[in-house]
Amino acid sequence: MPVKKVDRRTVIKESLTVFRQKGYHNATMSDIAVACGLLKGSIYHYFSSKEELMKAVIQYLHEWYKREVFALAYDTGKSGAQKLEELAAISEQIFYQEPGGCLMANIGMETANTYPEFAELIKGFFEEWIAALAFIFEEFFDSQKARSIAELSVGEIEGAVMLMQVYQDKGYLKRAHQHIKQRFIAAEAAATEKA
Amino acid sequence: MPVKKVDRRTVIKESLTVFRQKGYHNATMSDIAVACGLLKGSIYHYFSSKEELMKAVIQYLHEWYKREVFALAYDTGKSGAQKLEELAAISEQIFYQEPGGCLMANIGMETANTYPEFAELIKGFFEEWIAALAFIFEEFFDSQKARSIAELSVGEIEGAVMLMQVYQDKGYLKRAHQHIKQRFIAAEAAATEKA
Amino acid sequence: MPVKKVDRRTVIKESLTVFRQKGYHNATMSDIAVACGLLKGSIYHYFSSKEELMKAVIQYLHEWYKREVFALAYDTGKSGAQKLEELAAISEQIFYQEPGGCLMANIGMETANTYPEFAELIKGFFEEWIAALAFIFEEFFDSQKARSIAELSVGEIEGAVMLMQVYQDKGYLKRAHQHIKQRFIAAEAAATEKA
Amino acid sequence: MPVKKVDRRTVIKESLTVFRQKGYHNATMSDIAVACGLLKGSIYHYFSSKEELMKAVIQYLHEWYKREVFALAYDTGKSGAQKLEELAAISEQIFYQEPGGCLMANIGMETANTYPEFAELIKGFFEEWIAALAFIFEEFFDSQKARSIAELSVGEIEGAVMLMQVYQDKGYLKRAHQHIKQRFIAAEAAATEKA
DNA sequence: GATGAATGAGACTTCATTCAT
DNA sequence: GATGAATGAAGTCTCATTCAT
Repeated sequence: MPVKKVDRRTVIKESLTVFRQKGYHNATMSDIAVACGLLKGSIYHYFSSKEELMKAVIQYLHEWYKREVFALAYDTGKSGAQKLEELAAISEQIFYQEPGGCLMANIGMETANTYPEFAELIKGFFEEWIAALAFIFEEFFDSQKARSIAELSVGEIEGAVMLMQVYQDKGYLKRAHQHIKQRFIAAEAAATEKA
Repeated sequence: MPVKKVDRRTVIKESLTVFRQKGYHNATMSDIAVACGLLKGSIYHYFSSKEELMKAVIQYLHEWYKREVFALAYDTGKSGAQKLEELAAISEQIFYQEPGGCLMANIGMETANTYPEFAELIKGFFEEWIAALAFIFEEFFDSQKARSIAELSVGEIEGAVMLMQVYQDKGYLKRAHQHIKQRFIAAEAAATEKA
Repeated sequence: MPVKKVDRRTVIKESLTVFRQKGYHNATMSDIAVACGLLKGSIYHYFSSKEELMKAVIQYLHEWYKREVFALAYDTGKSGAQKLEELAAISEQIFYQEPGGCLMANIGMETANTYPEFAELIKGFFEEWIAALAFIFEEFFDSQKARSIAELSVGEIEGAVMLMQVYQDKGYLKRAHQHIKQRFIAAEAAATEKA
Repeated sequence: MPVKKVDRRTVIKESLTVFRQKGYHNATMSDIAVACGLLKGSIYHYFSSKEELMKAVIQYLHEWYKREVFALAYDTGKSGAQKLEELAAISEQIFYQEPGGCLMANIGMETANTYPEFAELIKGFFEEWIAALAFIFEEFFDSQKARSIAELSVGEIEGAVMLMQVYQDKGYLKRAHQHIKQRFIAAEAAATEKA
């Protein structure tokens, strides 16, 4: 028998999948326990409540994105276009491989009006995402404009992910990414020309 | 006992508010009954289940948008810019006045993976929205490009509405609308110049 | 449109069918209303409660059997064997044509321990049935023995009807009837021989 | 709070009593929970639904009869008359001690037309009962005739139990048993005489 | 006489959570 | 650390019954 390594981290990772696919209220502690290979009651050794677990999942995912995704935006060795390319690639990889769309947006929309604590954490995630994109755009735009474009871009991606889920068609995300890149390239071209 | 007449339409409209704010799973039949001034069981006089009620709400909202919003796009007496202006105005009015964001996106993201019947209806809604915007963009773009821009625009609006909820900041939606209008005006200018 | 004649008697007759097939607790006033072509509330014009309706149905069926079935046993123009033959024929006709077995036994067994008022009425029915058969057997048996055989015979028929329902096989009832007739014929033969 | 351990078997046994006395539809999960000393929801720890519980009860009772009652029929150390005697004794003991009549017949008649899954299980019970009696009768009758007498006998017993309930008079069952024994003894005498 | 909207009690069931083992 | 039995509140839904129209 393979020794089941069930630790806090495992519970979080399995819960992440369950919450992303089923949403917060529709996911039961039982669903999560099954996903972890545990019994219902055992989850409470790691997390004092479903709410705490959800928060831990959001935080874990935020950290993960920070480290694995957003960090790319600050990589000094790459051009802005390259960075956007890589961000798009990793983003598509994530959303294509893991069914259920974007946990942050899903949970955010489901609970925005009723669980302010979740919204706060989710806001932190989007804040860093926007900041990362804004950093790239600042190469050719002033700080305010860069921020504005970053917000729009995040909106475009999330909107596309939503349509992707509703339509069961991956094209939306790809096209949103292309659009974002083109906008950057156009700005780059305009800046080069001017110089 | 005073016999209040609460008709089917009223139940749908009150449910719409409850579902938009609380989501599908977090909204209880009791919540809805209270909103309607009825008892829990009385809702079942008109709808055989919570699921049926949700579907009726989606359909009602779809019809409403068709009639009150999407129709504007086909109004022959107005310019494309004017139409976009009006669509933006009415859209903002809706999303600012009624708390909870966009029911279609909220419910869509909450249930996309678990309630295919909802997703199908919601898809129908987005389909008509996209078609309406595409119709406007066809003035200056070929059919395929117009469709693509329309999809992107809907994504931008929905992404903005999501950020609006998470950030509790109405600016996102306004800026998304402005962006969409500017894209149209730029295309218009380019077309005029060429001529 | 055929004018629907919905009177008390119709309600009783339709209810009879519903109760026989679904039992007392599993039959809803709605089921009955549908069977009558009425709406739920309208039944209450004729009967003050489900319980009253059930009692009326039992009484109606009792009267019907008395008039159409049990009376045969007292027909002076026929031999005992003939009477048993005819009773068997009509009994089979009823149980074969109308699905759901014997309402009296069904309701009796379902409610014997919880609705003494039903049991009392149902007892009245069986009392007359037993008396009718006993009357026939008294031709060749003393009163006590005749009663005893009659009780056994009714038990045989009802037991057979139960097995008929569980097995979905009509043979049980037929064989029970044959057995009852043979018993009579054997007694007849013994009596003739003795003389 | 004292944690009482109420195991699956106990739930089944308590439910059996409740179902026999109140019937399937009239017995509530609350009734059963009270009988078990549990709360309503706790029953679902062992059984996923009322229907599943009912089925488990039927199966449990079937097994019990098989082991404790029907097995007697195949006991090689006893004469047929002895076996019938013992079967009658144990049968009377059961039906006299435990109020509510025969669960198999009660539930069978209540649900035959609406719950085919129950009917199937109940049929299995009667099948083994009939087979057991037929085995005894095969001592003096050919296989087909023995089966036929066994069916009749089971019908007689069940019919008697029904009358016993309706009349609240235990005599019916006793007389049915006597009748069955006498039939066997008469056959035995006939066979002996012939030899 | 009939309707149908509403009631309110109560049915079955789910589920986050607790806790002795 | 893990289990699984139990809890209790709450959820969806049903249904006999009432009553204004």
